[in-house]
Amino acid sequence: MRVLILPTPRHFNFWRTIYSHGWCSLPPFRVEKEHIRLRRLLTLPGGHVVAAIIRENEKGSLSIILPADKTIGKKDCDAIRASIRTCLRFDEEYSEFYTEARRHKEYRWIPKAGAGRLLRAPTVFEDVVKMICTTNCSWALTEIMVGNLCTKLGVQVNESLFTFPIPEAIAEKNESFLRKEIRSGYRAPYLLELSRRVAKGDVHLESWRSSSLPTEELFEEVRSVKGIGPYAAGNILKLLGRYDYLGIDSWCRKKFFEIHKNGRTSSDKVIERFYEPFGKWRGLFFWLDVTKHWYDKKFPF
DNA sequence: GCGTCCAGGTCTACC
DNA sequence: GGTAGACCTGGACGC
Repeated sequence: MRVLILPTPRHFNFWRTIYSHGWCSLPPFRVEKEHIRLRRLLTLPGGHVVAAIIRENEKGSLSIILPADKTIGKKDCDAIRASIRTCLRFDEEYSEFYTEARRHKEYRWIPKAGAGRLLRAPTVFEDVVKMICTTNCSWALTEIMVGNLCTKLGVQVNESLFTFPIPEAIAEKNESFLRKEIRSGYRAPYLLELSRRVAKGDVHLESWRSSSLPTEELFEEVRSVKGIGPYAAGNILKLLGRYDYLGIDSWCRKKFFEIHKNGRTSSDKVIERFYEPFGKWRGLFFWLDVTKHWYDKKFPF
């Protein structure tokens, strides 16, 4: 066993970040509730796969626990640290967001709780594929699709651990396989087209995280991927660190009207007007608003 | 066990 | 620009 220590930024809350949305329950993430830790499979630049366990220490740091493996060198350790920092959003600046939250009595809980960081995958490709798998279906079906992608197209590490597939692994399959084996239904051609474009180098999803494009233009670029509409694009932008879009889905819509309108439903324009004053942070205020109740429990799901 | 209906976002064709 | 219908699956429900 080998342990890397990773210092955490100010206002960082480990469990709120892990449970910021549903990604922690989709492989290759896995919450190990009995040990109060997160497991994540990481594919290193040389192709080597490592099962990392991330645990919170008592004060201001995390432990990344790796298997005893002499082939994991210093460069690999740096890559592992970088991956975890990326997933947990260590390099993003939230002080402006917290200042905005403190201005509103009903949102002062946010900086106190250290909420706001949304868990993401090491790669944009994984985030985008997973987001397509959340569209127009139940969460149970999303879990089935992502589970199948990993077990049938990922790299097997042990009996129950599989990596998320690389674009090439999906690209070399056909639509019928994705429909029948992955159970992705009509999303199959979307996943196939995206994977083939990424594998061929026609589209560079990873550059979205450092894009200098104005958010509206980046939104349109994300929307240009087949299968990604306003909901999916809005939520992908949140994982890219841009919170200007709400990314409303049926669950959030229902929750908003329960919280703010006594359950009386209305149009999405009402929701958009409600969060307009929060400017470029409105998507994050919206998400934290509708999920605030999750944190009444240590393990919300 | 089987058939029917519904919910869930996005795309395409049409107005 | 707005709208209707198709896409596909799992789950709920009735028989």
